[in-house]
Amino acid sequence: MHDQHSPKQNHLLDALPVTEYTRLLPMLELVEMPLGEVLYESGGQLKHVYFPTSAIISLLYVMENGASAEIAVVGNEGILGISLFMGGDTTPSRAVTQSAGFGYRLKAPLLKEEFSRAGPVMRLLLRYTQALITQMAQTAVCNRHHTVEQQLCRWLLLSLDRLSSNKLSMTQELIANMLGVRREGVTEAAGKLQRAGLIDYSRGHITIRDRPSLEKRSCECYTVVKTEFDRLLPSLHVIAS
Amino acid sequence: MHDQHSPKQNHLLDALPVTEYTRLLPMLELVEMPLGEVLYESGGQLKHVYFPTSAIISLLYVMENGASAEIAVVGNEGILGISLFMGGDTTPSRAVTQSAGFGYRLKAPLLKEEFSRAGPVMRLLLRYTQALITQMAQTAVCNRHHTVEQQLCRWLLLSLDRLSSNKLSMTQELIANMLGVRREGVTEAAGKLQRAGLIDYSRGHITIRDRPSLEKRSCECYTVVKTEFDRLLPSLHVIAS
DNA sequence: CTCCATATGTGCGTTACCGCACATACCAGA
DNA sequence: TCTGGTATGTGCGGTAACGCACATATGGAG
Repeated sequence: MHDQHSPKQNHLLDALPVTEYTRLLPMLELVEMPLGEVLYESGGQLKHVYFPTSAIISLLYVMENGASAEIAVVGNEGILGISLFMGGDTTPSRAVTQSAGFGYRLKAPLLKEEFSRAGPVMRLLLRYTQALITQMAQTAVCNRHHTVEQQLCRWLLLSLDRLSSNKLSMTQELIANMLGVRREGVTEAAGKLQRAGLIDYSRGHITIRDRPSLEKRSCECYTVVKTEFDRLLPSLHVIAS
Repeated sequence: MHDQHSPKQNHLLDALPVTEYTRLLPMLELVEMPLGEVLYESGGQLKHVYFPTSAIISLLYVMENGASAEIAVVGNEGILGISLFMGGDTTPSRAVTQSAGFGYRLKAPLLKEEFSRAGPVMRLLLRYTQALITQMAQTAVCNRHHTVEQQLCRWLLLSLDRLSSNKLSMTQELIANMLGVRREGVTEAAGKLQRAGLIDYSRGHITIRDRPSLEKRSCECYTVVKTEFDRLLPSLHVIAS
């Protein structure tokens, strides 16, 4: 299973018309993305864009005092490095691998060239960017109004959607960094979910036991984001094998 | 002063090359934007895009329970309605006039056509969108980590940058809605700023007395956003008359 | 098997903000 | 001038999350 890699495991690449896909294919480079790897540093130049297939990447904003918050996640539904084609060559956010896996990368000049054709690739990337914007905006609202437990549920669901299994490897410490809350807060929330039988938590390994209940405990933010992704990028589901 | 309207009061329009500017000019329609006007409703179709000249528009996300939060502001530095050219024809956010004034609007099909030329207009709009994304992301972080007082300072500064005066008309109630906090919280924070001599507040009319101190009390978010706008859209300042 | 770094659980005082209630201040129109 | 609606100030109990300290559990390396 894991030894059969294909760019089509990334939904954006999979949604490309044959012409564009075959043009890009020889330039795509399979890369492993280990847990914790920093793909982009805040303010750094973007040398590649990434199309994750099995990895999940967090976009984090880190503040002067070291506190951080996740503003979006990118998995097999998307692309990492939108600021490249949006016009800035750098990004003010940090990109960290949140869940180890694989992805394909493309050299920055090649993507820019493809984008400048102003064809299907450009339109698809812009639609994805629009969906990503929605995710960021909803994160802002969520940070303002929702409890840690609700946000934990949202976060677990967003991660699950980008994985093929119902297990994820992630310590509470790391989740706390993503959500921008205390580790103890995550412990408490995760404990409640565990006692309620929704998840199993054991030293960095989470198994989801009852996804429907998780959705019930989550704030609306999860559904809003998911619905908007589905609306903007329906081909990802229609075409997906 | 107020009777002399020109599209060039909007920095994006002003930054356009002559060719593009003269092509768009006859299609631009001057519109008044009164306080509280809802330009876009969440989920609604976008009939026009707007280039504010003297008005300021808030992008709000409103939740099921009625609670809301501002995710970005758009003034004379930008354009309202980016989801039109990003690919979705609707927007999940609500756009409300936060500070009355004027702006120019352009019919949706005309903007789409201009965008599809894939020329300077498109590149400028995408760079602006990138800056807007930064603002949203920073708002998310700010909501997570900063106090009401810090956020009030940030909000005042962002508004000031989009006005030509040091006064703004805005009740504490409305500011509270924007920031997604209690009205009393704004009262308390504004009271502190007033006692410190940074602002004058009187029944919906704010006068900034000491802007440098306001910047000191603000969180870093203001500077981050401003710096990124300047980086991405330097022409707005170089060319601006 | 033992040890130890790492992960998780728990308690406690503090803080920021909430929701609510109500007092006060101000402007506009009758 | 009075009056009513709107804007602002203030107090109070409740709560969610914080920072910190420390106890406990666990899995892998030796």
